[in-house]
Amino acid sequence: MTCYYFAAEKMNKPHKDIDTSTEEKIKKAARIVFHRKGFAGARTRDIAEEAGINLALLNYYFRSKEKLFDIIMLESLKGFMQSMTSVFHNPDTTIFEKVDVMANRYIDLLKEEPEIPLFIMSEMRHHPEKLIAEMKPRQFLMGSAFEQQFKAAVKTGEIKNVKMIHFIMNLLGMLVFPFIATPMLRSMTEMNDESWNSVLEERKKLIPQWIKLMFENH
Amino acid sequence: MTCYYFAAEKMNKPHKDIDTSTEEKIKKAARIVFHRKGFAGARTRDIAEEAGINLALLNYYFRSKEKLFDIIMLESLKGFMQSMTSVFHNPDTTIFEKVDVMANRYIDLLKEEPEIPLFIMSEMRHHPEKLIAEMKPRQFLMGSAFEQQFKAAVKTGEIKNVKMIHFIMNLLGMLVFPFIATPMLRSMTEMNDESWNSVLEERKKLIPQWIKLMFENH
DNA sequence: AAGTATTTTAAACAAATGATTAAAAAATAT
DNA sequence: ATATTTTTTAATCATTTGTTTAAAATACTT
Repeated sequence: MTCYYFAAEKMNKPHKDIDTSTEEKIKKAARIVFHRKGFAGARTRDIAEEAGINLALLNYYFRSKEKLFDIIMLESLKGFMQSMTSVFHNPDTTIFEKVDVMANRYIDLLKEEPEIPLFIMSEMRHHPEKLIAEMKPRQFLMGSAFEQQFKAAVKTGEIKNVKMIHFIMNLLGMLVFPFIATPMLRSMTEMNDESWNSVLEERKKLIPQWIKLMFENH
Repeated sequence: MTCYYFAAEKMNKPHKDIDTSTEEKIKKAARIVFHRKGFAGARTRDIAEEAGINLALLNYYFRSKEKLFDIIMLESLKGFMQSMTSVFHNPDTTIFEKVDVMANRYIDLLKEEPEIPLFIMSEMRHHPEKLIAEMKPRQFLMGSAFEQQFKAAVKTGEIKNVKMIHFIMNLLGMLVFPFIATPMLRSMTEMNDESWNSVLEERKKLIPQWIKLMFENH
């Protein structure tokens, strides 16, 4: 028992073909299976099969299902929150420019990995203690450029006097909900891949317009 | 082995204290545990403990975990879809009256059972074949009063010319997303129960206003 | 009250599943 | 080339978990 996770990073090895290494194959497979089935529904055997490796290698490289899950979850959470945080903390864009960037960036991101929001929300409900701390949700809004801009704009009457959380709920709701309710929404309207995709593309432009209409004072 | 589920309905028994019967105790517990942990995460022992009954009674009354789950899921799905369907098929209300009814009815419903949306969306992702058929999603919009009204209103220019699915996505997104992302949203803003509740109450009035601003032509 | 049917219980079973082991294979170092 | 270390494999273990069984307790019928 020599080479567990991070071992390769502690020693500085040649790191040949990192993307085809066994460790990376397992992580990639774990991402797919965990995203699709969640922690409880995913079996280590599913992951091993998806990765095309022997079951024992999972424990050899990552010690346990839970440790592997923690790594995948942390990465997913980072990917999901990071763009959001950087946008909201950027002082060089206006409120509505932020919305624009969010819409474009998030719809592209979620088209690549559509299961991420439901995965994160589910696991966050099932193990809140563990994940809420990891997410550092306080730093997301509190003291952000967005918060300051929002409060200022309410004061000047530029935008309507409603709680900031409504703004966030509406933006994220319109952005993320389609990816959470995909099976329901798609079967309701019997959309094929192409028209589903075009609806998502339309929303990149429409969501910023809608947000303006909702919150801007005219 | 005599009395499985439905047996009591086939024979017509006195049905004394139906709400405290063992069968009902199990269903109530199953609802709580399945909603909280999902099918894969829920153990029959959890349900038995929650119900305060012997583990074997679960199989005695419902044959299997899966059969019990199917019953709970069907009821949850009905509760979630039914109000929606009846609103959207009502020809006696305008589009925006429908939105108003939806907002009030759904926020009240989801305040009672906040885990339902995430539960349904998760399980629908994990077993789509099984659930999509059960949901009859085609009949939900297709041929509804809402569909006719929407198309007519677009033609007269009363509302903007955007696909109907955007309307549904936005309405449901704004309505349901707060209940899906509760842990994230609440920890972001550090709201206590009271202020969280008041935000939800505010949304009953605000969502209809927002929907008007988004889709009505001015 | 006795007999029968129903419900409940404790115990055990069987399959699934996360994890480990010890040996084989492959890679690396000397 | 040989020795050593690292990686991979097949088999097995130990626990968890859905389900069953057989007996005990309770309710119901006549």
